[in-house]
Order: sequence, then C-alpha cells, then structure tokens
Amino acid sequence: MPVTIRDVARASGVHISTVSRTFSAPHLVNPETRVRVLACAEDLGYRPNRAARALITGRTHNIGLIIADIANPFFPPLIKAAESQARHRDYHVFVADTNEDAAAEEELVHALAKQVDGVLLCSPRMSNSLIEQLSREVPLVVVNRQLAGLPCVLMDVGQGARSAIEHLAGLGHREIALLAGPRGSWTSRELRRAAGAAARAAGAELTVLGPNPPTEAGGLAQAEQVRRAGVTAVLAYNDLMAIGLLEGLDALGVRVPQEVSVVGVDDITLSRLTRPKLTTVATPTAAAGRTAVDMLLQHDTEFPRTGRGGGAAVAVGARRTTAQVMLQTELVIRDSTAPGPYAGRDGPGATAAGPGPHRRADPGTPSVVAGDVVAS
Amino acid sequence: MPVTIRDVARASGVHISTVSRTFSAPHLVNPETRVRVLACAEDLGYRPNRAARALITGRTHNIGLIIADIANPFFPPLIKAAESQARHRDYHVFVADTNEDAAAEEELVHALAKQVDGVLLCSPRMSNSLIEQLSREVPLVVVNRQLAGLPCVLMDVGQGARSAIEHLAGLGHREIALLAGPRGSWTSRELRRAAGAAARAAGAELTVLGPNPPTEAGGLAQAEQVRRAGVTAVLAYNDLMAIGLLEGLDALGVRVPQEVSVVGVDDITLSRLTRPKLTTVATPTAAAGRTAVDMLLQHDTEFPRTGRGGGAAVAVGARRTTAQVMLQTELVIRDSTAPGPYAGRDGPGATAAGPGPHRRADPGTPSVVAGDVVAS
DNA sequence: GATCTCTTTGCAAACCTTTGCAGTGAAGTA
DNA sequence: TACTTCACTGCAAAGGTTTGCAAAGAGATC
Repeated sequence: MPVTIRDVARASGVHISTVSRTFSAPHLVNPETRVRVLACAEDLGYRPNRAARALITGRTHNIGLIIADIANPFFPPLIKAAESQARHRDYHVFVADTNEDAAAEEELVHALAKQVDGVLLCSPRMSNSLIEQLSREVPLVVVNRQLAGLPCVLMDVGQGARSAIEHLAGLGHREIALLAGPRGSWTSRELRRAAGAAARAAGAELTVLGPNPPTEAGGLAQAEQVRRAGVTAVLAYNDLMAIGLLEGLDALGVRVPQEVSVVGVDDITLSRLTRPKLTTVATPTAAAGRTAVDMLLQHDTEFPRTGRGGGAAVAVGARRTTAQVMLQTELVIRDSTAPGPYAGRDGPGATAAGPGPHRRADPGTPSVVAGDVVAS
Repeated sequence: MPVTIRDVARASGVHISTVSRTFSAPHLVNPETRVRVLACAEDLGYRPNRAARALITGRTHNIGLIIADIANPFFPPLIKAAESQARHRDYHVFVADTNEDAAAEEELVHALAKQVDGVLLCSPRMSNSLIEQLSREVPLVVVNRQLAGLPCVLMDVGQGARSAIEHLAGLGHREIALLAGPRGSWTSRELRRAAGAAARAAGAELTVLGPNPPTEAGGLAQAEQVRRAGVTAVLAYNDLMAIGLLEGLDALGVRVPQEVSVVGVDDITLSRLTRPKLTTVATPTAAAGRTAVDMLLQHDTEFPRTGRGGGAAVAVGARRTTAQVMLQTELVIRDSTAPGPYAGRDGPGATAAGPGPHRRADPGTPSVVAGDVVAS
C-alpha cells in the first residue's frame, strides 16, 4: 500500500537508483529526467522511507531531547526552539521526560541511541562520569552542565547570581538565604558557588537551604525555614521555587518585598504574572535550545556516523566539537525586591538600588565560546 | 562499531534468527539457549536496531505528537502524560510544534507518517475534511476535536461553559462576554455554542469577542473591548487569555472581581498563582494524553500495519476504533468571580454563589464513551 | 524398528534505500 | 577516423532485522 521508490521508478520509466539520486544527489541526474521523476513522485505522494535510508547511511535524521521535567515551565521554550531549529535542518525530535530521575536518564540515552544521530541532555541529573561514558555510545550535547571534552551549552548563572546578590546587598540586605536546587544539578552548584563569593565580597552572610525539588512545592516547603533563618532576602534556584516561596510566605503572613525580598532564576512567563511581580535572573532558554541543536548538527553534512566503507572516514573524520558556549543572563528587576534593614547605611555596594528595571532581551548569541574542535 | 544481532549470534554460537526470536518470540527458543543468548546480548550491550525492525515489520514503535504550541502551558502536562504512557508500552514519541498553523500541521503529518505507527493530533487547526483525508495515510487520534469516524478524545468544555455561565448568572451577572479562541478551534466553537445556550437559559446576554490568539497577549488585547462592551463578567477561551485579560483590566484600572468577574478554562498551574486567583473550568489534560495514546495503541499487539504476507491480515484485521471519549471538566471557583449588579435579585438561577470551591480532581476516567469498533 | 509428533534451530528471502562501479552514447580532440 | 572525455543511467550489493519453511533430533506410539 505505501508508495515506495520502486513505484516512482516504474511510473517515470527509470531505475530506482535514478529516483534515489533525484532526491539525494540531484546534480547527478539530467534536469529533464529530474522533473519527470519529481512529478511522478509528487503524483504518487512518495516520501522516502527514513528507516530504510537510515539503515544504509547510518544517519537517522532524528535527534533525542531528554528533559528533566516537561511540566517545569523552564523547558517548553527550550523544547520549542530546539524542535523548530531541528526541523529547519530536516531533523525530527524525540522528546523524553525523566522525571528528574538519573536512572531514567541513562536508560533513555541507551534506548534512543540507535534511533538518533545525537542526543541533547537538558539539565541532566547523572554523574559526569556516566555522561562521559554515554557520550561514547552516541553524540551528546549537554545543556546546563559543564563537562570537559563534551560540547556544552551553559547559561551564565554564576554571573546572574552575582548580579542578584549585588542587587540585594545594594538594597541593604546582609542576611541572605539561597534555596538550593536538586542534587546533581550543575546550575545549583554554580549558583551556590557564585552567590557565596558575591555575598562574601559584599559583606553579607549566605545561608544555604536545601537541596530542594525544583518546583513550586519545593519553594513552598521552605517558607517556614526562611522565616526561621531570619534572613531578609532570598535567592531561589528557579522561578518556580521562588513563586512557591512567595505563596508560603504569604500564608505565613510575611510580606514580600517589605519584610523579605525574593529573587528567582529563569524568567519564566509566570514570573511577570505573580503579585508581586518577580525579580529574577533571566536565562536565554530558547537560544540554548537553538544553539544546542546547532552544535549537535554542526558536522552533519560532512561526516556520516557509520555506513558502507565509512570505517576509515569515521576514524579519521568524525571530529566532534567540544566547544562550550556560555550564554549571558540578565537580572530583571521587578517588584519582589525592596530595600532591606541596612538600606542607605555604609557598606560595600550599599550605594543604590542598582540599575533600573531591565527588559529581558534574549541574547541569542553566545558571550563566551571556549574549547576547540578535536578528533574524538 | 555498533553491535548487531550478528555479533550476538557469533558470541553465543547460534544463528541470527535464534537471537531474533530470543527477543521477539521467546517462547520459540529453548530456555537454555535463551539465557545464553540473553547473557551474550547483555555483555555486548546489544540493542535491536529499530529502523531495521521497522523496515520489515512495518511497525516503528514510534508515535507522533503534533501540538499547536508547546509554549502554551496547557500542553506540557498532556505531552508529559502521553510520553510516559507511550514509553510504558515501549513506544517513543516525536513531538512537533505547529505554531497554531494549519498548513504546518498538514505538512507535519505527512513528514511523520512513514516514521510512526500513529499520530496524536492535539487541538488541530485544520479542517475536518483534511483531517479525514490524512487519516487514510496514517492512523490518527484527535484530541479536542470531534470528528465522526475517527477516534477522538474530547473534554467536555460544553458542560464546563454551562457551569461557568450558571455560576456567573447565579452571582447576578446579566451581561457576559465570551473571549473566543482561534479560528478552527473545536473547543472555541463548543464553548460558544454551550455558553450561548446557557446564557439564554439564564436570561443573560452573551457578547462574543474574537476570534483571538489563545495567548496572554490575546486576552490583554481585548481588555479595552471588554470594558467598552459594558459587561460585568467574562468567560475566556483559556486561562492564558483570562490572565492576559486580568493584566489588561488591571492596567485600565478595572478591578477584578469587584467590577468584572473573569473565568478561564484549563486550570493550568498558573491560574492558582495570579492575584486574584483565577476561577476556571478544569480540563483533565494529563488524562487526555494517556487516553489518546491508549486509543492509538489499542490494537498494537494484534494487528501489524504492514509486513510480509500481511496483506490479507491487514485488510481483514486492521480494525480501527472510532470510539469517542469525553472527559469530564469541573468548575473550580477561586477569587476572580464575585457577585454582580443583579446579585440577590430574582431571576433564573440567581440563587446563590454556587456550590462553593472545588478542588480539581483529574477524573482520569471517561464519563462518556461513544462509538464502536469498525473495520476500516 | 518404523512412523509420527513436537520442539528447536537454521536457511534465505524480504523490507526500502543508497552508492561504488561499470556501461552507454554523445561531444570534443587530434 | 580513432580516441578520449564527460554526463547520465543502470546494476547489484549492502545495511540489520523478521519470518515462512524446512531440517534435525528427541521422544512417543504402534
């Protein structure tokens, strides 16, 4: 029933190889023949069978997208951008959700490996060594995790955390809490490291609470601890937690930002809609999705992964980029941060309320590109 | 480099067909042989090549999920549930985003047809006739659209609209606006039909504003119209639009719910987080995703789609369900609705403020199952 | 001991495409 | 005219798996 290359060949009176070439190497076939074949193909509604093509070329024209939690609003813009970018390059995207589970991640990479030309690992919870091991099975691009020797797309949350802490310190906060993210999260470690350093530099004290699930519930559950810790400002791992915290503090009768200032990370759509509107570190999510796909497919035209007689070519030519792209973040000041107890007093950085509100501008272009192309 | 069935056969000293059977028809191979083969396969890290398998069986063990807009928070829970359910049945999921574009939808179905065993069409914008035509190319399950002769998963937004209008009328509203959704949306038509009937029954007047893009911006853009229409209550196509409207009204200095009551549809996570919290018609999104996958895969073990010698079996056996499943919705009353100008006066349904707040319970089970299994 | 049945295994074709190689014929060159 | 070059096309193998058929061997039955 399904129409194959053979049907097109019969209809247009040429050999199947000519039909094949009409699609995959048009310059090799006579223009007249080409239009005839194309017309027949159109007529019959022929579409090349990708499975058969994959079998021989070794390239599936599919990529895998492994996501910690699709329901986390951080990810949909990334998925959308990646899917769109992939489709422009004639790739289709498998999406899989791990529920924040490292074991599921590993299994998914294995399961997808044979079906895709590469996998985007978004905010993985696995160990670095496991990721490295898996990268020998299938090309990997890692988002939100830094790994030597692997292509990574990073968001500069360190810079974001610094900006946030400086903003808070500038407002006169000295006792700041950090709501950590999930165990295994590179972003959470980065945040902690940078926020700690920035706090020290600003003469503020940083209390780390967590790890926590990166959800609204995770933030809500920490409201009590935040109050008990006696801090006047909080930096949360992400907006979802910040919003949960907003709710929790509200329930406890703690006013934001009058009594406690709250800063999130991500700038999800939601963060503009809460009351108070959330001050947050905007991350260029869509750009990350696009960039990751581009990095994965960088060499797609040059080097087939396997295929007939390709043994040597693969060994010699299958270079993989290990470039690491760092995308800029930006502090977006809204209504959830306000002057704290030391406002106006002397002290490092206690100058002003910082620069006025920013509009988020998705940078789209990397600020830092490190690494190089090496033979794998 | 990649390990094939041949490597396993060599390692375990049997023919490749025996290895194949070990995986796809274990009962046909001697238990001793089986464990040996399994051990070798495990050792070598063998995974069957799905493309090769698909080539001969005609079943890819993939499904396609075509989504109007991944960034619309209505969809991620559906995607997540569908992906999870599919994976339990050993299927992988292609996700594709159409950007609310009917032409993109059609192209995507074509592009995916050869690569999947079926496609879930979520909230399609195409015409019915086009969907029917495409369903001859690849098995389709349609979500949020009613189509005779095709399996559909519907949410009872008609009932939801009735509840919402009755709730508003009960609160004493007589001038109600409906913010319609996008052109081509079945849900929007249903909403309009049911809300119109319910309004008439309650002696209220319904003004339809739209069509509108189903986004926050779409709702925001209608705030001015809403004020000018002089209505005291609004039912929006979805929560996103309702939230946009909330913002727009706020900007215009119109207080919600004191001056205007607002009701959304979907009960996305966000709707609990706005101020005021949004009264909305909860739709069982996750259940819809699960159900749709189940309907698509209902016969997957019984009837291969194509394959050697399968001609007759297909013609006779490839029955497709055309069952239509209707999932219940539920009005969740929060803080964006309040008594209107006719509160307490006589009039149909003007009794009380309704049945008090509900907690959303994802029904998970269909309330109505219609249709039957027919040979296609 | 011959025949039959049943379980287990091997053989080889088939799925649809790509691609190296060789063949054809025409145009160009000496 | 004889030879080379070139553009185009056909041939056939290959990719990894499934599966109908047949063969082999072990018991069971008579």
